Amino acid sequence: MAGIEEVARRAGVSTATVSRALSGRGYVSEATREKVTAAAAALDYVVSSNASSLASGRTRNVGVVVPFLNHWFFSSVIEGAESALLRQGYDLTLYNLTGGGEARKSVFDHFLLRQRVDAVIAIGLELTEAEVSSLHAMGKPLIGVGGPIPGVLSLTMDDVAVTRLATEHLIALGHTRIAHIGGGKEFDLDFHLPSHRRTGYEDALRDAGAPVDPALYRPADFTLPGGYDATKQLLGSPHNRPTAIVAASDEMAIGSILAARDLGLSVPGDLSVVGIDDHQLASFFGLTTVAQFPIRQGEHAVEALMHLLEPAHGEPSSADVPLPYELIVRSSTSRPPE
Amino acid sequence: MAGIEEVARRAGVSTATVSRALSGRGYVSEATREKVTAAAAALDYVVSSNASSLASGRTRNVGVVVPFLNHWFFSSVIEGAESALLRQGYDLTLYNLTGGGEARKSVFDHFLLRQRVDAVIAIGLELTEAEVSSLHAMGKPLIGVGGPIPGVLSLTMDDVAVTRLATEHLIALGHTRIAHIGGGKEFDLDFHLPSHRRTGYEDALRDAGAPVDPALYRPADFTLPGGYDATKQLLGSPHNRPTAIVAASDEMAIGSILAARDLGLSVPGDLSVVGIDDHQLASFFGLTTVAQFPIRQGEHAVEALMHLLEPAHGEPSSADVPLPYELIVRSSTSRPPE
DNA sequence: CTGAAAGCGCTAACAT
DNA sequence: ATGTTAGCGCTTTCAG
Repeated sequence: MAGIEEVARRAGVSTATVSRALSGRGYVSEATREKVTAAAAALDYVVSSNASSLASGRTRNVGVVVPFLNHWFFSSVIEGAESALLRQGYDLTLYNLTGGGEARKSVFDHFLLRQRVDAVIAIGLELTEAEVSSLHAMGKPLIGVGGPIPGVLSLTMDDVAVTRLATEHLIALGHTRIAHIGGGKEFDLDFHLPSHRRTGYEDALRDAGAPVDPALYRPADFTLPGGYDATKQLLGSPHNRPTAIVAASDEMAIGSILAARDLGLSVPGDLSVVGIDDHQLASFFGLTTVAQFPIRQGEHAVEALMHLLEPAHGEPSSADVPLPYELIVRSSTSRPPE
Repeated sequence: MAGIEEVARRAGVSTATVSRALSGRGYVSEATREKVTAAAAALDYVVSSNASSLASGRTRNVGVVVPFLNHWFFSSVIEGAESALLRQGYDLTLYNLTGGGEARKSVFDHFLLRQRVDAVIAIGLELTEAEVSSLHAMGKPLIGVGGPIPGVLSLTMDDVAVTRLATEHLIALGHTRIAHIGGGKEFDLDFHLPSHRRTGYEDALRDAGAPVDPALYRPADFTLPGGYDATKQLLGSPHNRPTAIVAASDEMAIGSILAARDLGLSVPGDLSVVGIDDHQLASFFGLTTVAQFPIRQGEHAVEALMHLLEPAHGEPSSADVPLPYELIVRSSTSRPPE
């Protein structure tokens, strides 16, 4: 464990110069920089991040807070964020709030505030005003992914537009009885994602002059089994059944496909299904979907943070960034049956 | 941002006493402890983890290294580890090695060694000797989950026994033509998990006096589509087809079920399927499986670490800990067709 | 462009 | 049981 002093001695300079040479802050001549780098390498020197943080006030560490880990979307965003942070020389410390209220309070009080992190990325989480303002009071940048947080720079998909696009795809194919499987009320707490998606669906229908039939809406829990059950309900009545389903997530959409099969209906012959996400399994099931790109969302979040954290990265944009999405047509959608 | 000094002043004691009272190390009278706690609370004081780490040499932070994030097993272990660490007042910093060689080197050289972590948990990863010894040289405890690392305390399932159990379940039901979908060679690098599982399958067969037919083995990639394809191959030949399949993971087993359906075979009427994992989707598909408990594995790992890190937790056990597993019988297995 | 020196905020001997 | 004091290893003014 060589220290900065040894490096300084070996390079024949002061510790201050070593610090400047290695961190890139302040003027150092090219020649000394090389000497220092060589000495550091020879000694396997790595700065002690604690000493560095204590002296500089920067930790080069960002906290990432998620409500679940065990879910495609969250782990993908984390993956993107982690690799982007690594490239910038930052660490990622993970806080999972699955535990509930107690864990949540403890995370905010004792961990995030402990000067452990330079900034926080909140994924798919609605923070309370108190949480937001305590972070801001400490000067910690906060950035949201997957939903707008009031007063906070957020990366968010236009959820209304996304389901609208999915629904319009179906309408363009000739469907008029289009059902929607959305999220239940319990998922509406964070960002009203289910409401937004439902709104997009209804907007598309209205614009096309098609009726919005409340019987064609079913809430579910974003899981495959949830989509399966909802679909069975939707298709159960022999009369007037929908010819297409827009599901608010791919997992639910896959549940729809399986339910249709179990009822002896063919997809897309008897029923068209479109999802939202472009989940890993979507292509296996031939699912038409509107892709969101969670890995890139994580990377975006980090880029935005770097603008806030490192002046060299240029001016931060203060406006919320709309995230890209894209309709991917596979084999689960076609014209409605005659 | 109140500092320790203000707390000391307010409580009418020295900073050393505040430190002792708050950290629990060293003697403090009950009365002063209360005074200090009250003062700290009143000032919203939280220790600066950097200063604390610098002075004490302990970071209360553990590094968790994984090869993937986007996978049920890994995110579950992390979830278990995270909540256990939180309870102990530790942070978890996450290192994802998906990026490949470059990222891996950078993680070990610049992050883990930067005195950022007190210990490392490696999940499903085979570390090189150099990696292991550099950690040990720094006095960082290392503990493996999901596979044995030579010279390192590891939590590992008995993979041979697990597939043996799955296979014996099928044999007990009367099956004799039992196929196995294992992992391909490319997955054998880390811990030879595929080989072990295959061995358990073959052992069970031999013990029962059933023939081991190489034609009944198929490698796949642990994914649902991989299991699907492998199963189609296995069931393709009209003669002498297996009546049961042991898949080395639930995702592959679910692929098997879907493949069987697509071929017009009923599960379990024509084909019994058993998986390994007890994945979230297993119960939806009625999949009989051998459960492993990744969340608990993460918790176990943390407990083991605490024994190494905090003397108060008692003696560390130096032997590798065998992880529990359990056969869960659902509706994908039954007696073979007549 | 480089060096000297004063901390960053806390912990751990060592005294008492 | 509590206070005193000397660092932990680096960064950053401030001089030069």
